[in-house]
Amino acid sequence: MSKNPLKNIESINLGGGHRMTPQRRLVFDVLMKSQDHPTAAEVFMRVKNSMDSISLATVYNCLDTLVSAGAIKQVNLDREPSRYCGNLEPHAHFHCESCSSVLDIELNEGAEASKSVIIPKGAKAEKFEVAVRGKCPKCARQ
Amino acid sequence: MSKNPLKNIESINLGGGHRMTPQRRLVFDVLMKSQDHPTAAEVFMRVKNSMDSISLATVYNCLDTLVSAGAIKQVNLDREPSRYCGNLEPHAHFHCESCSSVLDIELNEGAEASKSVIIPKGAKAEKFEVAVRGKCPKCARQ
DNA sequence: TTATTATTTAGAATAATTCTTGATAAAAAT
DNA sequence: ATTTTTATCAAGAATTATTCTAAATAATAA
Repeated sequence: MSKNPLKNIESINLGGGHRMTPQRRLVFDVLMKSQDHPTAAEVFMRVKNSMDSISLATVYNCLDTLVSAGAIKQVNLDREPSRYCGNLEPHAHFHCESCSSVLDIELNEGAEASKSVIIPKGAKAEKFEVAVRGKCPKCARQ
Repeated sequence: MSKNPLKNIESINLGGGHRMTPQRRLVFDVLMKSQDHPTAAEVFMRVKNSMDSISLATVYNCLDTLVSAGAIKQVNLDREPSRYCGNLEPHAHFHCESCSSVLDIELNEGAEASKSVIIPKGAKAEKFEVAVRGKCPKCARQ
């Protein structure tokens, strides 16, 4: 289960006259049930189990809308397909170079990314991202 | 000028029987002269001034080889084209959401990314990346 | 000198994502 | 209730960064 306390999509305001639709709800639910960080194609496959008629383009649209609304996060690592994440708590990502899996990792307390970096004068920082690359426990063993 | 103390490609061992070629040297030189973080296509245009016959595929090949040799860094931000960076000092990147420019930013002392994060047991961390998104000084003004 | 290996090039292929268009549906206005 | 507006969906085409393929060239090793 996701650690995201915002489990109920009804409580999410998509904003800007955007409607809650069955497709968006399904995409959101799939992400809330996912512990891994599925790609759009993976979300598509999972959503198709409940709604066979949905298209990949719609999954992309829904993911974009949910990301804009702040209901989910988009995770971009290197040049691989974007992954999506239902965990809205502050955290970083560990990316396995062998199996391409992505793990949520915790930030040390007091080690806010915003404090680890010197923002240029006049710049407005909005998002901070910390990513670690290496081998996940499974792959490191072998 | 780049802050990279390794300005001379002669001192770089590409390893694995890889040769230093005019194309690789040119690509490297272009990066050393660049303060921005050019994409492969931008490197291609700049290199073409000195060597009109070079192909985009060769620029990609050269960039890959130089990255593998540790002579330059590849910077991947969101889903935009990869950018390349001649600054090998530890630093983070600021990515402007308006103009897509990328700025090197300094890490605060003692704020090593490796210490800000809790690595899962058994995992082997290899690279740490800190990225900030927002508006660069120019774009924030407007 | 011959054999091997690395490199370059042009263009084809790939793959993730976005765009286009027409159809559908919901909401707002009349 | 009917019309109008706006949002959404779906299928497939288009885009774009990147990688792959294959043939030619060049450097190195035997």
